[in-house]
Amino acid sequence: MNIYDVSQKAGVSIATVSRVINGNRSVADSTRRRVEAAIKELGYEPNVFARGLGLNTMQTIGILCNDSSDIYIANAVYYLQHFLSEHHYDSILCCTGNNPDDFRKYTKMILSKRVDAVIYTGSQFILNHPEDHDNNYIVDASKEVPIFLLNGMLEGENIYCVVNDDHLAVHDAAMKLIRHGRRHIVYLYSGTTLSSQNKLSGFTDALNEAGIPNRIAYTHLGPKDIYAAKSYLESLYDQNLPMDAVMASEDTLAVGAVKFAEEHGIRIPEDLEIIGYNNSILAECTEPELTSIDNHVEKVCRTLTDNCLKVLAGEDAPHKVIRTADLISRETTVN
Amino acid sequence: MNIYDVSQKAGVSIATVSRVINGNRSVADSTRRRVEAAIKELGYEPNVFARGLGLNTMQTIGILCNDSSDIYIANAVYYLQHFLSEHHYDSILCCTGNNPDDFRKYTKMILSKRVDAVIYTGSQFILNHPEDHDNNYIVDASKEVPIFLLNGMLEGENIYCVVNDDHLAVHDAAMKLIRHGRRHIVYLYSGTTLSSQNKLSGFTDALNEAGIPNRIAYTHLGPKDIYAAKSYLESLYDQNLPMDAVMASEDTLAVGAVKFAEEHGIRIPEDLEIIGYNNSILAECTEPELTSIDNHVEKVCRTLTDNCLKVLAGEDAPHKVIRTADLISRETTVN
DNA sequence: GCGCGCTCTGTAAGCGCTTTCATTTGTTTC
DNA sequence: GAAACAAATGAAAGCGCTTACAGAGCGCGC
Repeated sequence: MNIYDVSQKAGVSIATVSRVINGNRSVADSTRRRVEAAIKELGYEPNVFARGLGLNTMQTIGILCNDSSDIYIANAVYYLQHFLSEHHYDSILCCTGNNPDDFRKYTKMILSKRVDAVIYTGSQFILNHPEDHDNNYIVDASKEVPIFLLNGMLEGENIYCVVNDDHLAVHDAAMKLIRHGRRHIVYLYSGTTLSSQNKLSGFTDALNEAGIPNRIAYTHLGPKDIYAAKSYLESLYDQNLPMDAVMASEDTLAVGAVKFAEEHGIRIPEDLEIIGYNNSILAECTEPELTSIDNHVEKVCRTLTDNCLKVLAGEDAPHKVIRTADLISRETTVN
Repeated sequence: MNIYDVSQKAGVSIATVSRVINGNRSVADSTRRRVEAAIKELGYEPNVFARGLGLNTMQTIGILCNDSSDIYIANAVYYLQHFLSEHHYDSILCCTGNNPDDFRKYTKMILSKRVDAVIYTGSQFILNHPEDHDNNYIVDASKEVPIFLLNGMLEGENIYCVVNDDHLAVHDAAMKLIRHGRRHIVYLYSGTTLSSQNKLSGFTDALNEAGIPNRIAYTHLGPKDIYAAKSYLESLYDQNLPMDAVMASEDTLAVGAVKFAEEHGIRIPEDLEIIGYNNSILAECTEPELTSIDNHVEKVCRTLTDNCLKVLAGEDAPHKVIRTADLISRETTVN
């Protein structure tokens, strides 16, 4: 069944049917109603391919990430897809997996599907790409369709970013620990993203401002390395290095810190305060429950999709939105 | 740039270019090489719409779930997408969110995109659908494209299922608890899926076989209700009902059980054994760490996508694959 | 009454590809 | 060497839609 059948049923030409479908206003009301009735009666659905060929759009948006099974990203993907679908956009999901160097390849793949926009989330690729350190491929892609970055920053005419002020959030959290008298704070560091860089600098800046000697230690872990985080702390402990607080760039790593403390009879939060990041479900699973920084995935995604829909509708949207993250106090910090 | 440009460059007709692209064998080697060179030099990518119009396929598969942010589903979605992309199939993700009654609507939506197959995962919809209790819409959909169910069972010519033997896994785990002398086992029950039904019946069957009087209690919770699970156990506790083990249909609920025990000074596993389900990252976050049933998401997804690719290639595939799940012993059970 | 501009509708030309069918060329076979 | 066949290629007809363009019908002012 195709547009022709509908036109026959309604007694009009296919052009008129097409106009009705596309909301073209130059159709008489009576005709419109007749066509709509025919469409409904026949249960007609336009063929997306033919439609795409004509309009060169398929109401589809590409979502690119490296690991959609990461709790944070999974949430982001869920909200992005959900909000977009409210406006009848479908989402093509594309995960590069453990090989972030594939971002260029996947970008090309997803563009070849003629998506109307691409959303990069996780932004694992924004920094430290040996082969592509200036993210050329994103800039290239932005020549074809608008690009949206979740927690990434890139300047460009057709690039729109929504970021959390990770620097500020970590800075303030560190300050809080410092006000509590903590002087030997370990920062557990994961990722190679802009976001993780910002978190780290928020941390070091706070320590510098407070004039705390550079006794901090930080390490470089994977985002899911609970046990590596724990071992790392143990190695510090074995060296008898003082330690009275731990900040982590991911809740997973903070979980490792909790495990470390429990195993060594270190009291939380009296002897060791711990702060995680993401305020994920993990923060509620430990005992004591984790204090964690919440970057409001849902709202961030809403902002991003709002921008995206605006741009696709031909309206303006801000190229850069910065949102604040909040510290959610639970049991691993004092107060 | 289009197929015509390539044909000009290679000095052949567009038909020949098309044949090269589609791997049609009746092209002379020398011609093929010439065309391939032209394609490469021009960086040509076929237009998917035009291609779709001709072939009526877009190498795209729809993945339908209710909540892709659920840890288990997020993992499944990740693997499904990843495995499919290895074979150049893209994935359109579609989440119904909290309204499982929308499954019909979303199914229609996704079919209108002319996907080559639909994968239902999570299968929250397989049972207890007031309006659609016999899953007609899936059967209907299977008339258009092959349907694949992850942890769902439905008979149909064009329907292919991969399920875990949840019944067996829970049954055996319950037996283990019974062998440990547990007689007052609480089952924390979530979901309305086939899967959750099977888990429950595995549990009750085990108790019946062991001749344990029907002193069990189970409740109906949401899959993320850590605190509801905890409160529920507390209510039993307050009633002085005996309880020496807890089994949960989700790790989240088992986490609630751990919290309950810790808060009331109940020793794990001596006084209370706890078994979760999914063997998710949550199982490693608690202290003590959770014993949990692992249903091998990755392998299950591999099996499903293998079947899917076979069917799409016109080959046969089993309509029903049953896989076994394994108990991963950690610290919340004896041994 | 005529021309003008407006609204509504139809005709037909694409969009970029696949594929049938016909044609050409080369290879056997007797 | 002619007939029969196979292999390689091109011309052209779609696929189902959008849309530029043209035309029909109508009301209006002069």
